[in-house]
Amino acid sequence: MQKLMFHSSYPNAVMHFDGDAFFTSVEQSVHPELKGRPVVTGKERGIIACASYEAKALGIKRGVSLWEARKMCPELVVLPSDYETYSIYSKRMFEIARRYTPMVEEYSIDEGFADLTGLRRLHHMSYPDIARRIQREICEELDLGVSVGLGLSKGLAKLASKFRKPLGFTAVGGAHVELFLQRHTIDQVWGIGPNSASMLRKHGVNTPYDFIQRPEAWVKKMMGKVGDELWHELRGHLIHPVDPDEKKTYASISKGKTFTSPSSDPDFIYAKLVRNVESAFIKMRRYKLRARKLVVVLRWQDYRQDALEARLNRPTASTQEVLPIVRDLFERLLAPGDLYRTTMVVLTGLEEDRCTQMELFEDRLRIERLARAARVVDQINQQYGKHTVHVGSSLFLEQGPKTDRDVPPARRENLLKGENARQRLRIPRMGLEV
DNA sequence: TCTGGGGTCCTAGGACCC
DNA sequence: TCTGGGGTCCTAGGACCC
Repeated sequence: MQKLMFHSSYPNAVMHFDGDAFFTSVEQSVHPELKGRPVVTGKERGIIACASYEAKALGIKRGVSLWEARKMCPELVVLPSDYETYSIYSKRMFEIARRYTPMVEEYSIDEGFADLTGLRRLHHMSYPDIARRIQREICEELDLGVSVGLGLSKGLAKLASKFRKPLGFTAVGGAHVELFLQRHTIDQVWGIGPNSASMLRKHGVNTPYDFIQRPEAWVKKMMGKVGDELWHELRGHLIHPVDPDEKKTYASISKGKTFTSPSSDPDFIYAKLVRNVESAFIKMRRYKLRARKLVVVLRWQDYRQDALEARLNRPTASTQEVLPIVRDLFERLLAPGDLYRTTMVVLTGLEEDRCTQMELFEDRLRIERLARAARVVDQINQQYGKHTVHVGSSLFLEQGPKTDRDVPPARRENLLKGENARQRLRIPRMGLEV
């Protein structure tokens, strides 16, 4: 059996910091009168996005419906999510970490990594002291709790920051890795989901320690590349370096929405879909991207779903240009009379929206007009609110769903056996009518 | 956790080419 | 027509994350 060997306590020092109940903590920081009270966010969706520790103490958790939470706690403070403010706090949190190193990765709105390796001399402090210092400055300046983990790799740092919460601080030096890993269950490891966890348990791997004791070849065979990388990370090898680059692009953009009560009204469902298409395209244009592929997804009341995909013959960022295709996909997909709960659109094959290569016979003027129109619409919506200017067919949204009393009985035979019969469709030429 | 919304990466298998 | 070997690209689906 191999022993883990380290020449110093921290051949590399990775810090993970994680906002404690971030959204509600920001709310309590902005509105001090909410401190000590049970607060949740997520009012806009009817389910709890984040619960303060006071609310958690009363048994209120993420994902619980609001009416259920109110039943458990009548004096619950329910707030809508205010992402703008959360983002400002988030930026400030990362800026504080960057006082000590430029190697800071913004992993998500409320958590990040910092690579402290080699900074002891510069700051005249040990690694744990640097990490504590960053933690203290965030807590004091932002009036916000964060939990911090320090370890030899991202995986270990992340496990450490979760170990004690809120306001936790856990540093795992090389000598303590094995002991530390024995104190966890395998499903607590970042990257091990329910599926891998149950597979591993069947093979007698119950803790991360059991995991790193298995031969590398076994892990590789059972879990492939991901498992192998995890094996190294938990042994303290820095496989995934801290990446300080700002994320500025997307591989895909999707927008989906579930209706509060399922509907079989084609106009209503289509209107919802178009609204998602508009939102997705707005986001795409904001990042100066265009799409080569578009997928329309409809989900039934019983959570099965089906999708159709169109490859665009020219990448585009114009909602108008793509709408006839969306209509077409929608009509092929919809089973009249069936009850649906969600529409979704996925934009993929994204690329930078540089000057478009025109095809020989395409109407250049019209395409440019469409692009200009889209920009103007974006500006208006930015100024006066999202969806101030929108596609006519989404007007149905204001009327609400029709009753589905006189629709034909459910029809499912166009579904293949598999739940996700994704079909492909090539559209020879995009509709350019406005 | 019977299911909200938005992402990423990996892999196996098919198509196509030499 | 079959056999052999090898490479690339793409897609669908799985698994996981916040």
